[in-house]
Amino acid sequence: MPASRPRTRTHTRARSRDEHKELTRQALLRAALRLLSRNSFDSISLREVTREAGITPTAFYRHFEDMEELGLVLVEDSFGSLRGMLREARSDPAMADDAIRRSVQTVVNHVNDHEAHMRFIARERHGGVRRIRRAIERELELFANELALDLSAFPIVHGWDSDDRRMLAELIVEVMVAAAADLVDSDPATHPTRVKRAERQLRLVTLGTLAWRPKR
Amino acid sequence: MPASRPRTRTHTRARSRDEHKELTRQALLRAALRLLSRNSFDSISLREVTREAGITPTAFYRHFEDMEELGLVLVEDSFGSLRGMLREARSDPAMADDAIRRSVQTVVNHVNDHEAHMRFIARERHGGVRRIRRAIERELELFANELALDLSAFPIVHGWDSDDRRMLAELIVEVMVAAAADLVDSDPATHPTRVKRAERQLRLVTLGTLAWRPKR
DNA sequence: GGTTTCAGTGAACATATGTATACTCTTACC
DNA sequence: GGTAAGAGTATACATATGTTCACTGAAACC
Repeated sequence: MPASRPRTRTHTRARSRDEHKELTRQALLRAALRLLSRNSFDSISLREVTREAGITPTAFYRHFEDMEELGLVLVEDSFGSLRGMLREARSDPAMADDAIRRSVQTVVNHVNDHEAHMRFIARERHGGVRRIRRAIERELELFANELALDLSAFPIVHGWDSDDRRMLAELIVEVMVAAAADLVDSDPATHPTRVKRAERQLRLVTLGTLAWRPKR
Repeated sequence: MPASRPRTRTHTRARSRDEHKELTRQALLRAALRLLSRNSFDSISLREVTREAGITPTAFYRHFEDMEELGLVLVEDSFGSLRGMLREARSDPAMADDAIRRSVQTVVNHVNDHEAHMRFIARERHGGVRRIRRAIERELELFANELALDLSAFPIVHGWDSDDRRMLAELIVEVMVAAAADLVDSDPATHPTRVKRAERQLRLVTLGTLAWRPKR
């Protein structure tokens, strides 16, 4: 028999009870993502999600107040994994040279590993639910901010004011997102071509950067 | 009394009967566009559309077999007006210089005059209805093709192979679409800033074009 | 002028939705 | 070991949906 067990409420955090709750919560999120591969967010119903997750409609409310709340969590999750991946990629010392190919490859890998998440973002970025749109746009802004900061390290943009750097960062993010959206909605056989195109487009942008005059 | 009336069936094309039909058809399309400002296409119902248009649900079938068919017509209409506007802009001899600012302005004007159409395109480009996505993507490809052809006239891309020109054209279209999507979903007071950003991004692309080596 | 055509109506259907309420039964706590 | 908590259930509701069918009445045709 176990001699000691956590006694105070604060220490008894994750026990079997909470574990199971978290499990079906994740089941709901995954079920929603699965449905979102075929339909847009505001066309899938609470009941569909619970059906797909294998629970009763009313049990949904034990986890989320709303479908919208579920959607906002999906946004967080989608960007969470992506953010980690990019941060890791940036800290790679080999990143300095061949930054374009490596960055694109990072996004491609993420599309492969988290296809549903990326499709969700592409689909709902301009989708029919205001708060979800806003949440996604906010996350993309944060990305652009981080990227703009990182760009300072590159000699190419030396002397640029922060406004120009942001403009550049937003362009790059836009091209990346477009590439991802392109990939999740196309025949995998055509992916190599599409990836190369994105790389060339970013190379073109880089060349433009070299010629940019920071003055006004 | 009217002495003569068109007699043959072929000449009796547009009479009061067909006119009225066309009228309520347009009413249906406009109603759908209105609803699409707030929701995504696959979340609005046939009944909603007819309610908004002021007719009976069953009358819908006199005009479209399906909501999907209605959606495909919306895609055509949305691009129809845009295509005309751009063709006009390109034929303008003043276009040669200051092409960037004029192109962007053309898109901005179109966003102002056909906001609902542009929002529809932005929303459904990656939306939940396959055939509509495909239709929009096809239209955008046609745009890129036309643009790639037009670009040949600019000395900047002299000596480029058609593949590189297409890559460039697709980048430009992407930036334009992103700008439009940005405008239709933001506070009008912020529009000037956003327009300027798009212009600067296109200028950056142009600079990149100057430095691009057509070899390989 | 009489007949045909057909855009729009009205009622009915089977089925789906979000949510409220009262419940069960396992786990966590003292 | 007895009790409280709470994740998931079962039932029920008012309301919405797409589509059917038989209809009406005005315009179009001969």
